[in-house]
Amino acid sequence: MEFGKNELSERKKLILKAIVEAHIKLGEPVGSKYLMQEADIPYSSATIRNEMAELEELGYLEQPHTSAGRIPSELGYRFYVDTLVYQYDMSTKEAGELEKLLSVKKNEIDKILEKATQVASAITNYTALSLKHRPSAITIRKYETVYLDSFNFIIVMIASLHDSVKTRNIKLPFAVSSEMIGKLSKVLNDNLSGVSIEQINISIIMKMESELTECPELISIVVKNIYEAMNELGSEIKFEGVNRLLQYPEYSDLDKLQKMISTIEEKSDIIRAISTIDQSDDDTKIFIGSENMVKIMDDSTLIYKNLKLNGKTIGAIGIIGPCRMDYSKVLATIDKLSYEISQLSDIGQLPEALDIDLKIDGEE
Amino acid sequence: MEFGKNELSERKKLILKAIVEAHIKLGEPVGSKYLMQEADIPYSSATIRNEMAELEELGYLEQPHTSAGRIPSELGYRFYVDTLVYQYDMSTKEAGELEKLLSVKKNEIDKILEKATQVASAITNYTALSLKHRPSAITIRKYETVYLDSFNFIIVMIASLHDSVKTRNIKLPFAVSSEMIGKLSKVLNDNLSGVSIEQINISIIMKMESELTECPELISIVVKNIYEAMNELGSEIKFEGVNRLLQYPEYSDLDKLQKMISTIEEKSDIIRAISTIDQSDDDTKIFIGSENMVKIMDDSTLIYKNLKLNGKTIGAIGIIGPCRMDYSKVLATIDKLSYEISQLSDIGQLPEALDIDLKIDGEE
DNA sequence: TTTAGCACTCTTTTTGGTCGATTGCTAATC
DNA sequence: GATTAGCAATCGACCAAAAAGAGTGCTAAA
Repeated sequence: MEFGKNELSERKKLILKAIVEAHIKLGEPVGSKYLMQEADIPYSSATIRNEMAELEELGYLEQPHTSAGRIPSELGYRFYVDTLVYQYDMSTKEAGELEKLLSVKKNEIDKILEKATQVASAITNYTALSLKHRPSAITIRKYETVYLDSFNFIIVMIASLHDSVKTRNIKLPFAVSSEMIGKLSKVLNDNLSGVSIEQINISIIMKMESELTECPELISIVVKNIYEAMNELGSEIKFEGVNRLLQYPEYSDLDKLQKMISTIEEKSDIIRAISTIDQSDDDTKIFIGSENMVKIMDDSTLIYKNLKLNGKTIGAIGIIGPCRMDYSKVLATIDKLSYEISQLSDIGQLPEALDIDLKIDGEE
Repeated sequence: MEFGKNELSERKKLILKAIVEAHIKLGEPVGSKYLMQEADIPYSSATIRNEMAELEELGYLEQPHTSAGRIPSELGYRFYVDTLVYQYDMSTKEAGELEKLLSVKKNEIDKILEKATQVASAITNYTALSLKHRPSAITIRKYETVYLDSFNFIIVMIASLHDSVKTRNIKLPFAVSSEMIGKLSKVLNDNLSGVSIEQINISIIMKMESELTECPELISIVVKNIYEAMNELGSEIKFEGVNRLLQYPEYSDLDKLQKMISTIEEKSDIIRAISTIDQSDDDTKIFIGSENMVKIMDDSTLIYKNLKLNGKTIGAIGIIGPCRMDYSKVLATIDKLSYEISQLSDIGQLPEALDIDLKIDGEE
């Protein structure tokens, strides 16, 4: 062989690429005859067979059994993806779905992510996921309190990140006055604005207790709630189109499917796996088969990309499906989507807000 | 036959009950021999066969094919459920899960419902659902505004029903002052407190516009957002444990399963069906097979019960599974759960709030 | 009225064999 | 030396026939 161990001949590349694409399209092992006749490989089936045998030896292909054709190995998919210059033309319908995304009326991250997963799943026909970012990035920019009665009040927290809002209803074991709750909000704003979750420590808490001399007990109750809220504001993973998994024969094994759906419903495994990915990384990440850190997903592919808004990473979006995945389409969708979202902030909800009429019942 | 058409002999009842229970346990048609040997029916298989033939004639049993045993028909299940005095002893583990439910720290309906579905699904091992109530019942008891900058503010709405809170970030196409936003909150509280979604009409809107003379454009923008928020506050359906469906051979037909999961993900069909159920009804409702209003669920059973808190219906909880369902267990769980929730308000989060320490990092 | 027994029916499992697809190898050809 | 044609070998998919198994309905006896 005149090539180094990492270098495939052009003909091998051509054949490997054709095999991957044929397998993505058909979902079945690909044979030499098919490649010659249908995939326009300009060699005889025998030549192709020889090449396939070598590609198998090199680890790019696998043979389910002797009399079947070949399917790409993980290495084969990896090679294909790495050399893929993805060129996928969105149909007008698909472009339209992306348009709709732009019409999200809300400027909250949650809404953007939710819409984005819906669109991603609908366009690609795979299961989509979105991830909101880790709590360490979260700080509360403003606290507001709402007095309900002497035992109940609400605390409204506005996160530094794109004005996400979280509220907590707090029920007290003792009575407080409306003024006290008002003062509480000042103490919180003075001491906990812009403070991240790790920075909340006992000294800050004691300082606040000393500032709220009339009722220091309030502080510990409130701080606990704020802590929880910051956690909830911080990270969240959501899935859309889980049912689409069922379309693919790869998941027709009920036992596997059950495990897969459990894993998705359970979420924690996937969160853990994804959390290891660099938040600041701009590239689209592709995990094929066992490259995935979740065991159950070891014959699935996860494609994943961070989303930025106003230059900051607000979360991520991903697609889960069989290794045999329409990579071009998925990559194009993910990229387009993340680009559109990055552009979103300039437009905001301005046009929507201008377009208000009084016929409110015309909604939904 | 010495009995009226609606009256089964005791022996028939015994046999029918044994058949239903055996089928629930095994998931397969039950034969006369099994009933005699394993289910302790004190008659010979021939006698049992005769009774089974009559029960089939009466419509309580069905025979998938000649040489199979019998399975209960919908009527059979209905009979079983109607005569069922459900006596199900919760194991300590299950009771423990219910205990945990009590430890929900929050007093918001959403949290209670979420936890309740989780517990219900875990204990029964079927898919659980919860429903939050229809928007017509929702009014906003208090409005609060939070000024962010001259183009952005947040509106916080506290619903009359158990202080659920909803916030909306509003981005304006024109600048406003902090004072203006403060005044807006007064106008909203004066005019829209305690007003239900149907009662918002043009005359109220115009009245508010006249009261906010400095900037009447604000009103229509805000009202639209309030309208949307009230809708979102109003009703919501959630599912838990969808993957549990896969355990049951009834759903091993992939096509059916796909439709079922789609229906669940899609939600709207189920909401529509459930919406027809009387909100004030205290009984546990059981829809067996074609009694269900959702086509795709016509060989599933839906068990459903309204949840009350402080005497008011706050939502409902349900279980979805195959007709062959462990009715005793499910009914006991649903009833216990709804009872526990109805007791919840007295306890509230008081003990939790009292039990606060400063070691915040011990969480999760 | 109940039960034992048996023929009958229908599904499930097993078996055996054919068919078709694909490969690897060898020999011929370019 | 590279490519190709041809062919035997392999193995799963498919099908039909046979066997096994489960359960019933019916009849006759207890």
